[in-house]
Amino acid sequence: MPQPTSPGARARPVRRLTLADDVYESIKGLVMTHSLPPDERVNIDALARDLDVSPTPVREALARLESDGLVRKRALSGYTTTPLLTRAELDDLFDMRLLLEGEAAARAAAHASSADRQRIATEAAATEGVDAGVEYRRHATFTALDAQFHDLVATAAGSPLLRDSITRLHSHLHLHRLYFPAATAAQTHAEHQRVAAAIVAGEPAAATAAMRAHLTAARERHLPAFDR
Amino acid sequence: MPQPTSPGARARPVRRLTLADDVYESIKGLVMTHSLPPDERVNIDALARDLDVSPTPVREALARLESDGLVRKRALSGYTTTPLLTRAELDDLFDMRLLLEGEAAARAAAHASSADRQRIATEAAATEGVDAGVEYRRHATFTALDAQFHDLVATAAGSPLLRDSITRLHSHLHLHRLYFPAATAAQTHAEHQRVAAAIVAGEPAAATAAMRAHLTAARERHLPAFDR
DNA sequence: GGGTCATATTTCCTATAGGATATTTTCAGC
DNA sequence: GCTGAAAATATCCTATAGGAAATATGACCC
Repeated sequence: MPQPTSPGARARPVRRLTLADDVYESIKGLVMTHSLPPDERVNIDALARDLDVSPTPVREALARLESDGLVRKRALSGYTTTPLLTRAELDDLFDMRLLLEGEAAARAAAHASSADRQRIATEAAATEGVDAGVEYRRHATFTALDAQFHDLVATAAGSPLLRDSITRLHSHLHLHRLYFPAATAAQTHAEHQRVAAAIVAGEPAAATAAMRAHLTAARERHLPAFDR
Repeated sequence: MPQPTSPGARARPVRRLTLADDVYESIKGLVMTHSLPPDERVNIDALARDLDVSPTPVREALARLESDGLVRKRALSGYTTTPLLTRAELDDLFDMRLLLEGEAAARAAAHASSADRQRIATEAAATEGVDAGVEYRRHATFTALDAQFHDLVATAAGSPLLRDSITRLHSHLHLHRLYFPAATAAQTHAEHQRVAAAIVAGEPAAATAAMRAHLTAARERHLPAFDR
């Protein structure tokens, strides 16, 4: 017989968010960390059991993830995680980042608030001592800091649509990078510093150039992944 | 007792697509045509009854539409159609279009296939005689042709990510334009022709300039909507 | 007459059940 | 030993039911 509401009598505090939102974040995390490997079938029922919810919110979350491009849905065969990026797709991704984030850097330099400039400078400095620590943990920390720096710049540009587009792009990148953590934190840190300096100084052209140089170098750092 | 499969004994041919996909397209159409007015609550059950399906696929479709930005979800109060664009949001939208579609025009001019160039030229010519016909029908036709032209250019640019971003932007625009059909087809047609000519001629700089001029003029044509 | 509180209704949200289809496994035949 | 088909399994997809919260309505008090 179906128990009324509480499966397992779990404590249910006042939830401010929908269950589907939590599930969305959970699954997104699983995809990002490759706990759900790329190009693999996603069993809805199993996922629902693991997360201890019914299939309905899982299905709802997967629909959103499909719009984000993290999973695909085939006609009557269920959902599949997006396969790893090909060389062409990685190039396309970085072309887009050059266009969008270059523009974002210019706008941030042109008319960001002083508070935003402060935050960007602080964040760029934060990646300093990341080299210490355990390798696995180090990489996760570095990735998070990198993402946050780029998001700060995108936000400071003052265009909601531009920020959304950049954020969406970053999701795709994470699908690639985790398998090949080749980036050296020191070099990235130096490049971020140059971008931050140009933004703080209020020089749009220099900010764009620095950001583009950073992204071009980052793309180079990703390429060895295809040589194995 | 629940009838096995057919509610109402409706003929159900072999469906190649998911029911949720059909529902998604249906609801998207309702939002685009303002059959679901902007900034209004969306009743899931009522929508399910109207479309003659169960609430589950409706819920799934709404989740995808939320990612597209056509509806919003508030914590425990259900879905709401996105409100009409403000002046600032319209400016932001056109800034993004200038950036993305300007780039798309350049890339299309640089390395589109001859088949793509042919299609673009044909489509640009197609808007010629749209002025005839009933007003309501005329506007719908014009909007569709305009969207198709821009999509062709975006596709010819050869970047899947760029095309996706542009398509996403167009959805937002439709949220505004339908209420104020001010665009004159003749002028739009002339501007499209100039863009197409530059692409066919293979002149990236000219293509970008023509596209940006077109979009700048289009933005001007939308502005009177805010003066009433 | 306006504001506030309690009640009633509507609506959302989650869980479960069952039919239809794709996929896998098994077995027979070559 | 391999290819093909057929059966069995697993999974998806849709529909329905019921509890919980938010909103709307009405009465009461100031």
